[in-house]
Amino acid sequence: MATSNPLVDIETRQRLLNVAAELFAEQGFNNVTIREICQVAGANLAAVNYHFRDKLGLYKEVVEMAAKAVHQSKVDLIEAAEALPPEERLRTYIRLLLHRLLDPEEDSWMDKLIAREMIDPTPALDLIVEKGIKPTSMRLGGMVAELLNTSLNDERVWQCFLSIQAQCLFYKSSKPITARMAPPGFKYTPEVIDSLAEHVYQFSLAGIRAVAAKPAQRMEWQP
Amino acid sequence: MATSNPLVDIETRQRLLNVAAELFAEQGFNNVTIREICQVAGANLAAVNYHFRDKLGLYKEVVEMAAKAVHQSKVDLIEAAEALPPEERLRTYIRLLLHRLLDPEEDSWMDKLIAREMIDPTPALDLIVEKGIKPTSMRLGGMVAELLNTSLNDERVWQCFLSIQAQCLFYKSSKPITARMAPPGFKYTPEVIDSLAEHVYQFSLAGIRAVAAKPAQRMEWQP
DNA sequence: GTATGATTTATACAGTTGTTTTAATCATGC
DNA sequence: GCATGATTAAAACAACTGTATAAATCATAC
Repeated sequence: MATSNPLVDIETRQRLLNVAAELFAEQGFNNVTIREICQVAGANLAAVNYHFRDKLGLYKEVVEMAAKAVHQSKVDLIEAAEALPPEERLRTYIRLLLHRLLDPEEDSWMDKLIAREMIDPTPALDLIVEKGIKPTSMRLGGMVAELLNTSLNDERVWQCFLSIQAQCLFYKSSKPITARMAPPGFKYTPEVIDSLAEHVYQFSLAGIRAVAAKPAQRMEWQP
Repeated sequence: MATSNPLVDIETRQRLLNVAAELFAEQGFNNVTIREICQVAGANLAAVNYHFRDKLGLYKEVVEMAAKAVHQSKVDLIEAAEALPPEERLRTYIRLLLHRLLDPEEDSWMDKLIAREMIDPTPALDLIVEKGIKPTSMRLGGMVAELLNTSLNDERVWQCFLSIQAQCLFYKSSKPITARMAPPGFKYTPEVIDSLAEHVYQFSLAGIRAVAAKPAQRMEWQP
């Protein structure tokens, strides 16, 4: 029988987590029913109650998965660019990030889930910030600080980093708008994404250099 | 009686629209109940059915309001910057837009509603794009085209425009994250917003000038 | 094989929601 | 005043949802 095949029969608990992650990301917490999750996961309606106590318990575990996945994807990006000289490091970071965000092949359920948490924050957002974002923020800031030739407690570092991050993430979140304004057959092919990345890189590098020419802005606060 | 005072007793229909706009923006279509809307608006539960046929009918009219409001706010921005020289025009545009987005005094219900439509697009998004965004896109593109010293069918215009727009809108959408990473007492005071705007302006102007030094990229498509 | 605990199943329940219906109330013109 | 149409009010309905319960089934150790 099928249940004897460990490749097909992942534990119910894990199947529920995977399905829930996908559905919560795609439709949002309130627009997903326990019945839908269980049906897609091939589990009984009571499975959520049994394995996670209630719907919110399931959601919390999904968010923990998301926080870990976000952290890991950031570490991957950092390490892929680490060995390069500063300018190339920035260029590579932007290119890889944009591919992860825009490539239709990638399923970025965690990005969608975070986008939802940003519109309707729940206590789960704290977890995402603490475990998914903060741990890598110093290394990401360092990438910009080196180009600015300054230290991490210079406010300009974070302003420039946000300007870069903003451009990349905006292309993803504005997809529904751009799809309605672009020519009919438009798609985010790897080539299109590359050329977009090149623009963001050139634009941002010039921005950084302009900011580098201005005096430092010491922050009186340590994160 | 109160119903005789035209200042207090706006027509039920209009009161419903105003309350619904606020609630839909704040909580999303599915998380607002007709009962809640009617209660806040001081109307009977059946009022939505009577005036708008059903919940979706009410939402559609709210979206029409939003599209008009978005268009108007863009026209206001454009006209406020129009008379200035190109660089100052960009600087003013960025500063005013950021104030509208970040100032806690401003209630930007239409921005929130659009942000929700971007995550969960409904047919209503078409209306927002057609009536709220497209009509002013040429004038906004022109602002950048002049700085690039090129024409509107140069791809670089829209790449640069998006880079600017991305920075401004990102500061708003990422509020829940930055609030959790900023120092405890942090607030978007007018002074903070001004300094942010100055950064975005300097960063973007340098970006535009760097892009202007590269060859034009003709688009084969007319919007 | 059989006892025991883990897991799954089927079903029921109570609360909420959008919608509809029917009656009551109001405003207006005569 | 009164008839008429517009608006508001109160109540009910059916569908859906999260949760809980108790029985059935399974896996495992002995």
